[in-house]
Amino acid sequence: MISKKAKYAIHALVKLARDREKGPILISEISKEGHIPQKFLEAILLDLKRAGILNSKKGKGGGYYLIKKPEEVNMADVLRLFDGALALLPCVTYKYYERCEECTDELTCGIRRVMQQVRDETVRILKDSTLATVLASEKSTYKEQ
Amino acid sequence: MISKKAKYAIHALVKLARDREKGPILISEISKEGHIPQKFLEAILLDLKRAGILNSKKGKGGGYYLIKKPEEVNMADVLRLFDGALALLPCVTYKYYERCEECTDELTCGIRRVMQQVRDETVRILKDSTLATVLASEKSTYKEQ
DNA sequence: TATAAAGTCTATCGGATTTATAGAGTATTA
DNA sequence: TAATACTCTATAAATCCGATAGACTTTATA
Repeated sequence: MISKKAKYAIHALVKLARDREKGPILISEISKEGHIPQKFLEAILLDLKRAGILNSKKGKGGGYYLIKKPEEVNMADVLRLFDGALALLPCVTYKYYERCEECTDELTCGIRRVMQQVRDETVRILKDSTLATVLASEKSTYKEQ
Repeated sequence: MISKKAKYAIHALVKLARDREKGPILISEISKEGHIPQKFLEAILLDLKRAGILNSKKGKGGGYYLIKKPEEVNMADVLRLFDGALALLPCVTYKYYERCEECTDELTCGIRRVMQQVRDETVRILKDSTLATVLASEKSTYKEQ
């Protein structure tokens, strides 16, 4: 399961992508529409700003807006930003790699191989799915489930 | 990431499958070999016993042993037993289903669709991978990575 | 039948993480 | 220059995780 933080982040991003023609969007609006606690959301948006995905404008008429193209923001990056590694085991990540004490030989470890597969597929799907594809898929109501 | 509990469980199961001809295996042996805290491991093995995967024998010459066939114990079931749902969001699980407040229409929610895909692939891989396949893959040293 | 071996059960613990809130402070712009 | 809106720091409650302690029960076998 992903954290609420990550989930809120994705929902906020999708909204910002959807409304990106409208100029800066108020935190309070995102918060209300998405039922996301406002103060919590503030911290999340700041993180996304630091990550170079959003920017904000202060003062009257201010708010947050997307600075990356929707097709450039993929789910893998967002999830990693908030929840760290996507893999199920530390020994199949590169950024958070850690050897497993329990396993004698990593090269032949059967458990690791399975988890490696899961990670590869997960990353593939999440990389392919961007704000653009998510928005597009919202529009087509009848979908191959 | 999966919990240590789940990771320990899998390692213990793989060992029990590997040594299943030797009769009951001592908790202390599994603990030592896998560098798993013994008391913690006891609780894990009890859970696996309650789940009908292992059985135990008390007294001298006792220990734990597999009662399911290695090809019947798959990773999806084990992970679910210890960590709950495999999905990344509550709205794409059936056993732990929970509606997302943030989303207006679940049927058209683009985020949900992505997470659904990830879940389907993850479950597919984990279901296909059993103690038997893990053991088999350990034996073949040179592997398509 | 005593006793040692081995699993079972209950309780508890500290620490980390997660989720969330409060409030003061700062920058911006109409 | 006031209203608006973002930023920062602190904190707190709740939950979860990993681990340990210790008393208890069952069983094999000498």
